[in-house]
Amino acid sequence: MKFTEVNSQPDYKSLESGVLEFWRDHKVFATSSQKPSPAGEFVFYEGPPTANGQPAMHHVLARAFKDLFPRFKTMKGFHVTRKGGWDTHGLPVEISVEKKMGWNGRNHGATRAEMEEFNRLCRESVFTNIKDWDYFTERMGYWVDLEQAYVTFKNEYIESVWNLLKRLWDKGLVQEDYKVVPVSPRIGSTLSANEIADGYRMVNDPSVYVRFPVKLETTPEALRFELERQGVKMEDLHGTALVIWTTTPWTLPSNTMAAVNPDLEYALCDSPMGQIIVASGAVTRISELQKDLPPLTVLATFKGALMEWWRYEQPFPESFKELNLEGEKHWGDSSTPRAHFVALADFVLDTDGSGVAHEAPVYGAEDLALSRVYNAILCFGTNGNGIMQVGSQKGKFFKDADKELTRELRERGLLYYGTTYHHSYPFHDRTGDPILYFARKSWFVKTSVNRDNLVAQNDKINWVPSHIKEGRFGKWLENNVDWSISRERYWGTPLPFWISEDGQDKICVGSVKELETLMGRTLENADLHRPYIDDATFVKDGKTFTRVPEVLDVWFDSGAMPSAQWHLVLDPDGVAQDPQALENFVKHFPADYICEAVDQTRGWFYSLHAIATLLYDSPAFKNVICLGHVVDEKGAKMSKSKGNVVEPLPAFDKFGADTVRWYMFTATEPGDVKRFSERLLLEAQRGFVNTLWNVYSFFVLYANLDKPKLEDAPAVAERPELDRWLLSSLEQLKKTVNDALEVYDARGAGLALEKFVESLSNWYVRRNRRRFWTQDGAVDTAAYATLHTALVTVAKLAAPFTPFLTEAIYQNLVRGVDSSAPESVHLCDYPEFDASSFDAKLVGEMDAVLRVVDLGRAARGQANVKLRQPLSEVMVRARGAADALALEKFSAVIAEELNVKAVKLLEAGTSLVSYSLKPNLPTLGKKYGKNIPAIRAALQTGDAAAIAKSVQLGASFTLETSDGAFTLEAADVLVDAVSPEGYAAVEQDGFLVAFSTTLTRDLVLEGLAKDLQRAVQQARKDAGLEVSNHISMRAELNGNSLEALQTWESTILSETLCDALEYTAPLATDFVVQLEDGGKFGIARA
RNA sequence: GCGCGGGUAGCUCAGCUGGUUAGAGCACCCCGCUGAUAACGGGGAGGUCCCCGGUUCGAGUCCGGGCCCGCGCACCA
Repeated sequence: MKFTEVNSQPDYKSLESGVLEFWRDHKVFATSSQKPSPAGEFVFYEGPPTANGQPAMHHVLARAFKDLFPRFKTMKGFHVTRKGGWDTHGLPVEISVEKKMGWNGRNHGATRAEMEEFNRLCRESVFTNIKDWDYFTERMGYWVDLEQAYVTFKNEYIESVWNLLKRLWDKGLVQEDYKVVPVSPRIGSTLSANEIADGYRMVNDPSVYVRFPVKLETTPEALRFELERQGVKMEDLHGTALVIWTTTPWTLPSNTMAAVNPDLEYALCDSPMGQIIVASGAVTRISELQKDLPPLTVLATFKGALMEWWRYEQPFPESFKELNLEGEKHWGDSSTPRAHFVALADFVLDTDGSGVAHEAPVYGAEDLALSRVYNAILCFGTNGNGIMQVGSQKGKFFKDADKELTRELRERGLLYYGTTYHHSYPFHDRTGDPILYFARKSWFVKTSVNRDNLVAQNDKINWVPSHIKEGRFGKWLENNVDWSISRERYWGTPLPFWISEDGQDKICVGSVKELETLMGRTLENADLHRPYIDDATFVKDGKTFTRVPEVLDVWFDSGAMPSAQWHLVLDPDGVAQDPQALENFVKHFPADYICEAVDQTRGWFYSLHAIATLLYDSPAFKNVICLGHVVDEKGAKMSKSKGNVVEPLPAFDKFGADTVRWYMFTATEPGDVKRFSERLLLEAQRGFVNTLWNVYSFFVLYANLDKPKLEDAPAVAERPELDRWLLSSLEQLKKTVNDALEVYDARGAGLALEKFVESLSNWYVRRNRRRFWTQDGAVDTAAYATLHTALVTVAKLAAPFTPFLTEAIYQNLVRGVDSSAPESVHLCDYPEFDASSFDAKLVGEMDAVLRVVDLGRAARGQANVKLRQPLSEVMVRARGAADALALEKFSAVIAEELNVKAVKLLEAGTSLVSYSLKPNLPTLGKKYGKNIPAIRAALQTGDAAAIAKSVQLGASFTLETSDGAFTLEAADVLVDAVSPEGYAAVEQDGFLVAFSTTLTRDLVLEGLAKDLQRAVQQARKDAGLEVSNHISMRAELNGNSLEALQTWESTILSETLCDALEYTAPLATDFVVQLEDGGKFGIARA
């Protein structure tokens, strides 16, 4: 049996490229998805990235987690369909093409030819970086089927999306309504939120307080009653006005309501301009506007709620006449829209302005929502390009109308006070125009009527981290508003809505076949994108139908993937056009597992969830890992301008993709922000990857020398305790890792693996080193077999985490000697816990041994007695009887590890040990709460030795305290052994380890012999000898050193593979070492 | 403004339902060990557990208030 030699310092780049080549040549990924899957299907959805950009570190994070669980489940006997996907529509693509075409933010009013060119370029640019993505995907070891990937711009995908919309439409869940959107006025185009995010600037705007005179004859009864109760007579009131505050006088012609907060207190005041009504909280502020005039006098106060429906005179009533919006006429009919009355709204505050808000619903989202509640008229004082449509300023740009309108207000006696206001306002950075918030017709999916079900379906989902469920995602669902799905753009799934020329009839088309039937001809192979689809018109019932111009929100595209990735299309009768597609869909819905970063809560996570809830009354996924963002070492966002970006590919080459993956899994909890730097990667590499590799290379190095016959190894029960301990620990590891991965706890599993590998390397291998270099005599096959088992098992357990490293280990250790084994580690069964191989007692015992060895080393360190100096005995006091037995059993191990001749267990009462007593708070605190201080004091002053004795016997005893006598159980007291005088001793948690530091002459000689032996070993290394080379030696020593060598000659010779020793001066050809005491020796290869 | 998460050693992070002297890794210093390991072991130094108040025998942990950081949502009349 011969293993391929392994370099102890691996070159991860070439190692990983070798593994990739192996996977390619042997089609391992494909094989893994064809192997038997007794456990059934594990459903995974790939959240589609946009290939338009470059792969970055946050993609590594997401893909590491996306890869982990499918690999795990595959090894657990599941089949996992790992269909790739690409998100190809949307802003990133459009913006890059806009730049290319020099459109500079314009995406409205393109000619048909321009649109054709635009979409052609979009289609081309989508996969600009596809080669980088393909390489990146393979390089990091992400197994996903890119050949069968779904692509959102393909006709088949679009058709499936249409089909979903049609099914929502048929349920009455699609409707057209107004929506307030940010518009760049001159080009009339709708902007997305991130297009205006950077456009905020501080500007001076007008700040005007305007009188809205109320119609006293419409005063609500309750308010009239309240005023009279406070001594205000209605007949004394004349010209009373609400005072509103606005920074946008140009919206006043569009005013339809005045809003007050129902819970705030309002005040009727005498002012220099007659009686006014403002919020009580605003009275002082408004008085101070005009310091030279007398302050406001409050006549009466009342809740805002009392003013509901109070009517007032609009400052620019002519705008209503011009637009034929005679809201007054229908006042008595609550079913027709009305205007110019007081509405109640929680969002109105009294911290700014007057506490009365002027409402022009077409220019504000909240205002529009309020107008729906009150069924108020919509008055469009401007058009969508911000040009005034009414009044004296007709034809002017909205921002330019402020000054004149303010002057008119003053002339009409309606301006209470005017000044300017310094605040931030968004501008479109491409045109420099101020943003216009404007109500446009938009298409909605009525998600809000299903709000309760959205919440109920979410309840079935397991979120990692769990707080997202009730927090970010749950709150978002509870506050759900209708989903606006239309976008005024070109490159997207066209909305499949056709409208008749008179606007009366609307048809949603659910498939290409349906459209062809309506048109009475085939579409051939037409592209379903604009502008071609806009040509598709048809006549029905004598009316011509044309498509609405908008395209679909890209999030709907990605949320449609459960059915669209299979090109599922149902006919109106509910029958699938392709039964295979239906079968695929049913088999893969809902997902068992998805994973993306936290920004997808309102993106993909939501769109999947909303569509699944509305159409299938089911969640779309059962488990989801919601990842935190990747930032730099200091917690700052990575950005090119800061120069703190860690690029994935160079990091893969420098540290290995496995190291990067390992870091992603174990550095922090997945939901936390992930700090990232080369320094942190190096830590991850040293902590796990290198350690595992070093144990592996150690094994291969010696196995190739000893050539053990692993199949002849003794049965586990016959192997030494340390072997059985390691195998039991391994069993425990299997359980921990399996349990953690079953609940999607990647970090818990990873940390357990790391801890095991650490103890494998620094305890098992170190303890057993000499078992691996038996010369001449029998090869210790038990040791080799045990280490082999441990390495192979760890390789399998870690395979989903670090697929390259583990593959390399597996190929050499398993496939190298057993060609009947599965071809790849990734085709193996995942190791499962086997209770019959697990010895919990042994694991516990070894814990005690490890503790004592640690303490012993600490004691030697404190007494400054180096470990190479043998000592006669170590005295140990165990924490309890079980531990004492364990220490006795492993006394040889302890003796060797601590370099002592004997281990002596100390009994209670030994003069070497005194005791200190402490209350065991978790048990005692519950029983005697308030008496703890008294008990603590009594324990300190009581007879420690006697109490320690009862505790050791497990007996209860009575303790006299200042609070009286208490009966304490043995478990209520913690007994610590205190370091005795004159010994090197260390004590912790009930364990005590002490050395007598007295040295006999024999011990001194033995110590010197060890020093010599060590010097020879170092000389061998310095002389460049192989570990298996034999040597001859000439020593010219004096005094103690000479005696030590003579006394320990045979040991030293055999330890250093020295065949011949002469007590003479070294030869000229020898490798010579000069000792501190004046002696010297020389060695040469035998 | 609201919501979610976070604030523990120089750095990256653990600290379960309150409980003994608050831990680990990295980095630093000293000592040791090394016939696999650019490793490893021991010790040292390094902490106002963000701040204030409360509950409790006892608070890093629970409660109230505040500050700071990240993310999200809203608003900016």
